[in-house]
Parts: sequence; C-alpha cells; structure tokens
Amino acid sequence: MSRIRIKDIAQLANVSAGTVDRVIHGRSGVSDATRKRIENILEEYDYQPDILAGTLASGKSYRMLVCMPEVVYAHEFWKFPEEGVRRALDEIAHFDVSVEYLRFDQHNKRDFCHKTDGLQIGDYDGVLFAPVFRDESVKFIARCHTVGVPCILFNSRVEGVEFDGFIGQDAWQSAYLGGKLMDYGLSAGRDLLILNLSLRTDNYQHITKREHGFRAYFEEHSDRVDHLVSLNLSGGDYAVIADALDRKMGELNVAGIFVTNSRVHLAARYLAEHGTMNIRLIGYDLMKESIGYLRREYIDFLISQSPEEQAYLGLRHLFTGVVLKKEYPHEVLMPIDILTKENIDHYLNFNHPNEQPE
Amino acid sequence: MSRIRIKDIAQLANVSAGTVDRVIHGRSGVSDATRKRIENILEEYDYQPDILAGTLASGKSYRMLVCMPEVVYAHEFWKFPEEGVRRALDEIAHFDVSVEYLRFDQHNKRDFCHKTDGLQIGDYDGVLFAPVFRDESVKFIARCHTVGVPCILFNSRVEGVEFDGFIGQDAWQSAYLGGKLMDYGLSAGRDLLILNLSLRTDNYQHITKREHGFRAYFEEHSDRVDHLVSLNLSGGDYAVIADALDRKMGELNVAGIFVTNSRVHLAARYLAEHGTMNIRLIGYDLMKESIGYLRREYIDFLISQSPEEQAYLGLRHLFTGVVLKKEYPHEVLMPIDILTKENIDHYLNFNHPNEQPE
DNA sequence: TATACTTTCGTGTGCGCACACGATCATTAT
DNA sequence: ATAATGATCGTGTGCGCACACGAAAGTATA
Repeated sequence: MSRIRIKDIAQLANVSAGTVDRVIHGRSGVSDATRKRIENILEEYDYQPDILAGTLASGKSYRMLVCMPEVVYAHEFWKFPEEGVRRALDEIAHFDVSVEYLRFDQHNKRDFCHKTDGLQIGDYDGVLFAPVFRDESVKFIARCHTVGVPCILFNSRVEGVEFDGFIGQDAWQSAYLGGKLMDYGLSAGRDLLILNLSLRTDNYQHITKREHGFRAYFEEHSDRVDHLVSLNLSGGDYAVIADALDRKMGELNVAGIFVTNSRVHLAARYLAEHGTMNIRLIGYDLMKESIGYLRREYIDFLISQSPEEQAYLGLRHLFTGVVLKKEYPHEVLMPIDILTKENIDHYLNFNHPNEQPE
Repeated sequence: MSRIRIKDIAQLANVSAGTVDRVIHGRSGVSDATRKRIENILEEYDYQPDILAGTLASGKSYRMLVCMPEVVYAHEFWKFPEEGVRRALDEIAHFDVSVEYLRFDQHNKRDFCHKTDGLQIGDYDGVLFAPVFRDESVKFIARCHTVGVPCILFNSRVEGVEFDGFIGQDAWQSAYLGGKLMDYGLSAGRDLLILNLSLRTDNYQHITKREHGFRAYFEEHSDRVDHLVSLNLSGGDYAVIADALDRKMGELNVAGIFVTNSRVHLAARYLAEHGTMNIRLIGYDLMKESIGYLRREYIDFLISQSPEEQAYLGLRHLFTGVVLKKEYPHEVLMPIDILTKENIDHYLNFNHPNEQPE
C-alpha cells in the first residue's frame, strides 16, 4: 500500500521503467501513443516521485546565490537575513544545496554594477536578491530571467520587471499601524513629527510608502492632531539631526516622533540627552542601539519586518521551486510585528536563539 | 571533494563497509580494537551520514501522534495547531513521516483517560501533546517515557514529570505586556477589571499566571490605577457575564478590561451591545468572533501565542530528534504577538494563507 | 582430533530513481 | 535485395546506506 513507483507505472503501461522515466523528464524517444498512455496513468495514479531517491541518484548539487548589501556597522540590519539563510540551509542541506553570498555596498551603485557585471548567473540554480538600486536591479533581474535562473526578491520590491517571487512587508500598512500606535491613548490636538533619516535615497520607495501610510492614518483621524510635520535629513550626522530637532521642538508642541526607518535610535538619543520621556517615539527594526532605547523606554514601539524570516522564506521558496519543482507563493507579505520593552526579549530569543542578550 | 562516505571510512580503517556500519549503529559483532579504530576515524573525518540514502535504504516509516483537544465550535482555538502540523508535514513527508491525531474532550477527564488508556504508545515514534488535565497528563507523559517514545509538549507545560521538549508562551510576561498595553496613554487613577472566563479549570495554571503578570505590571506602576478588580466567571453563559459586568460597571469607574483567555469576545459583545467604545479591551487568541470585534475596535489588542507555529515547531522538533537523530531545543518560548485592527490581516494572511478573509 | 559453537568480519542485495548504453524494429536509401 | 538510418524502447549500473547472510577464524567441548 506504499506509494506508487516508476516500476509500477511501467508495469501498468506495459513498458519498461526507462520509458516512463523518459516521459516523466520530458525527454525524447517515446512515441506519441505510449507517451499519452503513460501520462494518463501517471495522472490517474497521481504519481509523485520520491525526491530522496531522485536526488540521491542524480547526484546533482544546487548552488544558490544570495545577493544583498554587505553588513557594515551602520547597517547592522543586513546581518539578520544571514541568520534566516543559515536556518533554511540547515533544513535543506541534505539535498546538496549550498549558498554563496554576493555582498555590495548599498551606497555605491558602481560597486553593485561592478560586482554583478562579471557574474556568471548561469552558474547558479537560484538567486535570492535584496534590491537597492532601482534601474540596476531591474537589469540584474532581467539577466537572471534570460539565463532562466529563478530570482526571488526580499525586503523591497522592484517595479517594472517580472520576478519569480517576493517576500516583504506592506510598508504603507506598517506605518498606518505606526499611526495608530502613535495616536493610541494620546490626547487630541498636538503635533507630530515624521522623521526621514535616510542616509541616501536607497529604499526610497519604502520610505515614501511609510510616510504615506502614517499620514493616511491621521487623514482618517484628522481631529486627533494639529500639525503633522515631515523632517527630511539625509545626512548621517547626529549633530545635524539634533540641531534640526532643536529647532522643530521649539516651533511645535511635539507629542510624538515617527521615524520611517531603522535610524530611530538617533532620535532616541536626542530624547535621552534632553531627558524627555514624555514624547512618543516609534520606528523600525531591531538595531542594537534601538533595542537599548526601547528597553529604557525612550522608544515606545519598534516595528519589525522580520528580515531573518524573509530570507528564510526566500531560500525555502527557491528550494521548493528548484529542487522539489513545486509551486510556491509568488508574493508573501510578512506580519507587522509590534515590539515593546515587554516583549522584545522573547522576540529576540525566538529569532536569534544563539545570541546572548546583553 | 565530496562528503566522506562509509566506504571511505572502511578503506581508511582496512575493514569492510559492513563493519563500519556496525560501529555507526552500535551493533554488536565488532572487536573492541577495530571498533575503537573506526570510531577514531569517524571522529577525525567528522563523518556525517547521508540522511537521504539512509532513509531510502532503511525503508523505515515514522508515525507521529498528535494528542490534543478536539475542535468544537466553542474551542475553535484547536484548529490552529492542525494548520501548523500540516505545514510541518508538508516539509518532511519525503521522509515517510505520517501523523495521526488523538483528539479528546478537553472538559472531560474520563474521555481523555478512556482514549489514552488503551493506546499502544509504542506503535508511534513520537508524540506531540497538548496537556490539559494535570495528573492524567503526567501519567500519559510517564507512559511515553517508559516505552521510550519522545513526547514534546506544546501550548502548556506540565510540572512534575520529565518531558522531551516544550513549546509555549510565557504566560506571565504576555499578561505583563497586556498591562503595559492597557496602561499605555491612559490617564491615571481609574479602575481596571480582570476577567477570568474559564469554562472550566482547564489551563488553570495559564490563567493564573496571566492574572499574576497583569497585576505585576500595575504593582510596578501602582500610581496608574485605583482599583484592580478580578472577576471570575466559570459559567459559559453570556447572560451571566453581562449581569456580572452590569454590576461591576456600576460599582467602578472602569477604564479597561483584561480578559485572561480567548473568550474576550464575550466582553466585546457586552461593550458592543452597550455602545461603549471608550473602555479598553484586551484579550487573547484569534477566535473568529474576537477578530470581528477587533476589526470594529471594541477589542483594542489581542495577544496571540501562535498556536500554529507552536505545533509546527513541535512536529519539526520530533522530526529532528527521531529521524535526523539530532539535538533540538528543549524549551522554546514563542514571541508574544500584539495584534490590532491594523495588523491583523497581514498576520492572518501569513499564518493562514489558505483561508479567505470574511 | 573431530565437532560444535562463538566471535568477527566481508559480501551481496535492494531502496527508488537518473541516466547511459545497447537492442529491436520499421523505414528509407542504395 | 542489402545496408544504413532513425525511432522506439529495454537493460544495466550506480547513488550511499541498511541489513541479512554467510565465510573465516578462533574457542570450547566431546
């Protein structure tokens, strides 16, 4: 009563196993008549190949490429996906799957081009890609397509080109939630600050969508706030940010600050240095510095997009498609995780069990 | 440069593959001298068996038992773990792993005893168990132990007996977080209600820990609240609950209600029927009714313990231990998920992609 | 010494599949 | 007519391992 094998199919069709094998793999050398007959039987008995025996016999090995920004101190963020890749690899390593990284400087277009231009994409069986530069990413994804290598995107999407899968977060909705958390329990009629602290215009779409989402909340609850002011500071320097904040805090009656990316810890530092705990602060991601301020309640909420989980899923999807040759979801939107002082530890323990809390 | 095989080890040790095989499996029939020699070589070359070839050759199949309360309308909660089991099974089915369910009436001790007493636990290779009745569960777990079948618990823990793994949530901390969410932005000096709506004393420990956690928050922030009143209602009837609430609402100046389990939708119904939206309501789990009230903002926050993910991990851990014969974490505490009207949809989509939102 | 028994080990087979090779037969060219 | 060609299909081998069987050598018993 076990699963049906190639041998069984062959017997049912009065042919040899080799012929069935040819049909299954779409190889030539089978007459149309027998091919149809075998296909029908395969269908009828719902033949499912034994993947274990298959990979064992084929001896094939799979190389996946993970292409994403390099981990540098200022962008610790990119160490998280590695954890997810590691976890996925742990689960699928039996199938002779290996991963190679291609890391690029996310502030240097030319670095990305230089590193990808010479790349033999055809050497790989799948690509997991975190796009940063719009046009260059489009070109890269198109190149994957021409050589027939599936390319799954994570973290951010790229418009204008077909991709084989996407795993990310609904940026607009995450910030709309940020609006709710900012508003929750706040007395009406005060001012809020939206702080865009991009180092460059990378992930620009993300940032914009977040600002829109946050504003959308307060457009739907227009009575809740007097002024909703954006402050865009593209420089990285804390002093600049502090200066700008000084000025705004003087002009407005600020009740809360929403930082549209992971650099929320800079705003937290400002609040900490000025000893102001009664200004709400909400931002993104689990930078080490941010976690410290969250624990000391200078940051009220951090919104996480689970970068580990994104990369984990990305690699799993590649595996599903390439090795198992099965369908996988074309688009996955991650849950929008809300983190506070009270649940951050369990979150970190769960997602990074190997790291020691400080 | 491929991985080292049994054959290679055999050659290195000047023995046949059969002998190496005996050493690896700890079978008898090898002299102490050669055994030592082979063990050293295995160690030195860090031999890792090819699981695929192993399971293919052994032809073994694995039967897992999932023992948990049956899904009835009033406890829709228990349909979630099934989703996680299904997902895990999808991933490991290649290894000839199958799952059987043993579902019991969680309000009927005798039903549990009756169904487990005749059970041949030895027929299974692993057990995933959601304990409800304390003493009976201890007995059941002990029985697994005597026949050498690993037993992993999820959802709630059982004291007084050794188990092979646990996956659950920190009940105390989840309610401490509930306290924070209740308190957040609330003006000081009002009253809060803790509502225990257990149908029975099942999961009693859970409930108690949650009450303690919630109270602990306000003991640490004692200036934030005047009265913190518990209301225990073990009956299931809405009318009874409404009556009791009517009385309490008269006595106190209630600003918020914390329901210690999934029956928070009953309190939400009360608020909805009385048209009171300015009372905060926080509870647990993703009952369909509760989600409706969350969407209409009668419930402010739901705390989720990811029952799917718990069961998913449980089965994966069993697989890791039984099939891969590797270590797995003895205890996993789930992240404490915060759900609001604004992020519930993405959460549901991610965890239950097959269900249609209403 | 001959026999029975035990310890120690090598050999062989098969798991289900992928793939190379060769066999068979009909068809076409010479 | 034979030879050559191509289409169609069967057979065999091996992937790395688990496990049964039996061989060889040593040990005990009569």
